[in-house]
Amino acid sequence: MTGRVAGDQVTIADVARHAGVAASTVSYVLSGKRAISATTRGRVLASVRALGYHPNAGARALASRRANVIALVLPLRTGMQVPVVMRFATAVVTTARRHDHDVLLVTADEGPAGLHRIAGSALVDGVLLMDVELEDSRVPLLRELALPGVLIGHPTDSSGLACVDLDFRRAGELCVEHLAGAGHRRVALLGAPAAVYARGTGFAHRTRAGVLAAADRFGVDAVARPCEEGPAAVRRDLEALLADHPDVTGLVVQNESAVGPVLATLPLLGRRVPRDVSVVAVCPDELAEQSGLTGVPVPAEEVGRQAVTLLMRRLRDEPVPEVTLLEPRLTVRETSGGARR
Amino acid sequence: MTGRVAGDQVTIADVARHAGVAASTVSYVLSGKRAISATTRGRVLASVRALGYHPNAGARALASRRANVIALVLPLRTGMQVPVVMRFATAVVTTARRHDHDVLLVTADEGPAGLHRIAGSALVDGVLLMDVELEDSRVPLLRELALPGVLIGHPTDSSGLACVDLDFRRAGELCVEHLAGAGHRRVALLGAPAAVYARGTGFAHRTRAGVLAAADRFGVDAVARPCEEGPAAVRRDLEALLADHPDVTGLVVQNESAVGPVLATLPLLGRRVPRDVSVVAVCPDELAEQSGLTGVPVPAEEVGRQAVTLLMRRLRDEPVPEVTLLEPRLTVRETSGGARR
DNA sequence: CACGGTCGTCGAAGCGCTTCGACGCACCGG
DNA sequence: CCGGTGCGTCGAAGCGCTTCGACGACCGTG
Repeated sequence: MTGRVAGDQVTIADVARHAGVAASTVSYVLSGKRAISATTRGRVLASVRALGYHPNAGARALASRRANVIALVLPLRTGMQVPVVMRFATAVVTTARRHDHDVLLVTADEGPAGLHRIAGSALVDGVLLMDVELEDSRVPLLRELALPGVLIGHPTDSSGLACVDLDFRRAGELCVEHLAGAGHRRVALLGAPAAVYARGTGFAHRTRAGVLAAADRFGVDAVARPCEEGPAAVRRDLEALLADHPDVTGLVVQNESAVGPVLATLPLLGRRVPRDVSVVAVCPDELAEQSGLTGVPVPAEEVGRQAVTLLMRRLRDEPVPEVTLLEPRLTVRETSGGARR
Repeated sequence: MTGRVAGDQVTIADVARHAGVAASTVSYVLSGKRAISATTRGRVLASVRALGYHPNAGARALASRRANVIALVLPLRTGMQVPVVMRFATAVVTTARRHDHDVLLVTADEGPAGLHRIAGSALVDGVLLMDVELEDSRVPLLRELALPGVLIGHPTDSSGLACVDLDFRRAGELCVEHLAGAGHRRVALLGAPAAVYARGTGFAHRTRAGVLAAADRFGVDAVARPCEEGPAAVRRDLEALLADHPDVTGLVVQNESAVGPVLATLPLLGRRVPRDVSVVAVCPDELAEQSGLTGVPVPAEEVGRQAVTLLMRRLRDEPVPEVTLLEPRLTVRETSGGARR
């Protein structure tokens, strides 16, 4: 019987009556918190299905002090890598559902007050914080509120928290290692928009650090530049870069929206890819594949899954590692090759 | 006092004690459902602030039979216009918050069962359905569940529902009117991916219909083609189109991810924009601005705001119009001009 | 055979809030 | 001066669920 009409809510008492047991027994069948005989369990479950029973979320939350809802705090600021965020969000929802939790969407523009509200009203059991900055004001708040939380990205001080992130530093290193290994002696990072660095966003800073460190290690010249969004801006920034450093033969791009324009612009500037310039990107796998890009994919799904899993552990008061860094892997495709002599 | 620690929840009883009134009085102050003297109200509000009181969401939902949460059902299928969805989502969250509601993120892959669950458990008071297809299986379900809902996009049969959408048909017409007015006699629509048409997604079908109807009306030749995602695919589809119809001088693009590649590819095919070919797009404003595109912006924020507002009305049992179509407007920028003679 | 120990079930007590009816009080008109 | 009428406040009764302690029934053991 699929067609239950809302309004005439089926309650646990209805199920109990239908199955000829006490309401508490129904509860125990559903939660598994006490042993119930197979026959009783069978009868109860049959009644549940027959009546189309769904526990009332509010009542359950009130009585059990668990809402079975987690909050996903999305930034939605300028310079965001929208498709990455989206894939991440779906992974979070899917994984949370698998743990019998729902996801409340919170935008960062409510700011710290939003966290207070959510914590105070017991709307959610825990929080997933995205786009964490190196010095993020929400982080101490999270600690203070004693609200179980998992961060995507990691702040400078991650003590007492749980963070998940791609190891962007290593990703930056990988890109340069690849280029250096192919004989490139002068490389450049075309990074995130300047505003993103200014905010102190971890992934941007860490990638840059990785690029520069690896360049240093390999004795390669490296220059790092921010890059704004939009085809025209990308083109301008790229032209400026190549004007200032005409002998760059390896380009690391970490700006999803710049990838297309960069590949489109290089030929116009007289540089063929990969003959004259090799391009390596840190961007969603999808995009890289479409454009035949060599690069390090950002595993949005994997991060989302891990984040939820960690949060669920915290909700069960299990110990979780403070920092979980995913190992980046570089995929070689068509946009990179040996350096021109 | 901002720093309240979760765990020692402040209850309405605490506030009542602190203010020297009954709990019910506090409730009435907060809800405004009964007259309360100014002095009492003042004292209560002061106590609320002093204690950092936030009503327990579960208890409130249980007692009032309103969760103050709405569900946003996102599709997240292939061929989605991700940034549009995102901007839409933020507008929804922001507007909902303004009406004192939170937003639960539900992905369509839970399917109709998800709606059943959500309705049955009284988790949410209403539903926003995105990416509605012409014959959408969720629509009859919504009617049957008597779950207040607002659709983004509109199905063939919208009776008894509330829909909000940009008038895509009109948008398609506007594009062709603009081109025809500039003297173009042969135009083409480079549309959404084939899968989107196959699903019967309203906006794609309606735009195409508008383009073809206006072309007919103006005595202009028109051809409509789907267009897959990814730079390589776009390039292929565009080349094929121009090979089959070399005399097309006006191009309508309705595929966010195709805009960049189209503009990049046309010069390579020996067509300058707008000298040889005019390009008009139906896409997010942001993108159009960045690329100097003439086109009809998709007002994601406006749709989101309207949708929430309508849903709030429905929750208050106020009558709402069955279909709300937003009037599209065409913005002329640099990619369109007079037809070459 | 009496005893303690499980196992399976039940009843009742809340969880924190809203809401309904009742009540006390001041103020009005007759 | 008294009864009616609002107004402002209070107390109590749930909302539907979980959970705790209790209680038979049944088992094995000394």
